[in-house]
Amino acid sequence: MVHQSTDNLLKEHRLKKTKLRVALLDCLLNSKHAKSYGDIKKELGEHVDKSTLYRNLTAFEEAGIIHHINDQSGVSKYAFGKAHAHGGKHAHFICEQCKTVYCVEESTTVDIKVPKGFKTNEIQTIISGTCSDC
Amino acid sequence: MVHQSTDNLLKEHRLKKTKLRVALLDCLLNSKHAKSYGDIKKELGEHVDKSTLYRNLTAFEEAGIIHHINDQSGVSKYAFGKAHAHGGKHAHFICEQCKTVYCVEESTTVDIKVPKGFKTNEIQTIISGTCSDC
DNA sequence: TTTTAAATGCAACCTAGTCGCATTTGTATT
DNA sequence: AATACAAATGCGACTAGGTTGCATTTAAAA
Repeated sequence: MVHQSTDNLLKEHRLKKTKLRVALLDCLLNSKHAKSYGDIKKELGEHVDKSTLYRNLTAFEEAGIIHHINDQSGVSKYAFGKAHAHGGKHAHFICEQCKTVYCVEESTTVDIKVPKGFKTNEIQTIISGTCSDC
Repeated sequence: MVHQSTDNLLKEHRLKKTKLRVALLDCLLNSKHAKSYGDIKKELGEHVDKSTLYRNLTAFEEAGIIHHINDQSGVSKYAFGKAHAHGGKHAHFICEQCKTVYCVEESTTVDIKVPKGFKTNEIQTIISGTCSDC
């Protein structure tokens, strides 16, 4: 379950196999960090259609193959892996220097009290600091 | 220290007093939740200039009077109060229904282990769920 | 009152992201 | 292999958030 082929991933979720989808999955699967639309476009080539790319990102996310995070700058970054479900187990690290977003394993259970009348569904943790490359 | 006048706030930070600034501070000070650019513009009136508004939001943020948060939708929301400094004490609650962002007090110390070579500066917690109005 | 740095208003611009629609393509079925 | 249909693509137009340069105005210190 650690390393699935893109073909299988697509089949499993009944998504048609297209060049773009395979390239996009590869691009996200082989990455240590989350990528923005701009990052992806640079990597896949300028000819890639914007709406098609976004539609595929959405499709993958709905299928639970990838998830996205918003850093403080406001741009969404996409990464392989399911979003944190109830009590989810991964947090995000944002490097203040290079703005790179990494998915990290959360080692501590976070428990936060919310005001009366508020119901918690999920807790997301964003850690900022300096990454190992900076 | 609980309720400062807008006049004092501006003076303290050596910011000139203008109609817009007073209105903007009022707008954020008297709010239980964080507001987006769109929210603020609706509240202050359509005539308000976009760049002036943004420049003031930036100025207030740099002065430490307000802070901003990015919800998962990618839009920044601004709220009264300092940003979480080292080990900061407040988290954010985002209502999945109405998308409203509230600042809440964090009751538990969060401690997350990051990979080797990574240095943590601050930890931000985003709780999503249902707010008391929904 | 004069002066000056700071704030404003405006226009132009950039980027992310969405939507409708005509065309093409992957794949299941015969 | 030919067909058929839903799904995916490409394109263009659009919206919204946010930034920047520049000329003009204004708050407030001298």
